Amino acid sequence: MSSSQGFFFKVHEVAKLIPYGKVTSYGAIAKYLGASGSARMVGWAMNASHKDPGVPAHRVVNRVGLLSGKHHFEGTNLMQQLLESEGVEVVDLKVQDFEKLFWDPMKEL
DNA sequence: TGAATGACTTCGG
DNA sequence: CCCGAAGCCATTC
Repeated sequence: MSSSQGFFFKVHEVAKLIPYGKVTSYGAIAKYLGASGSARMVGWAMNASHKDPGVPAHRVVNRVGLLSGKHHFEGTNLMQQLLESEGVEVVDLKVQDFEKLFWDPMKEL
């Protein structure tokens, strides 16, 4: 319980810092946290974010802008709708102009 | 303790 | 960026 929150907490904090209408990748967050090799753990942390309101998990996608985690959201297209509601163009589960919308915590923070 | 899992990434073709 | 295979690492059973 408590011991595991460390990694999750940091991931949640970074996710909360993602600007509106922007997206980032698991690897970018992992690298920012100093766990570049634990990109998968970021995804795992996002899984825990489900109980942590305020964590925009829909803004976190894989390295190519693919909504790899959309299956973990309720419904069938909630994640895409959330992104589109923020002005992010999403086609076929992929973020369009990903390079433009990409928000790198290493670079911005 | 060891084996399996996963919301990823990188490399080669 | 598409496809397949290997690597990584914290968490779970």
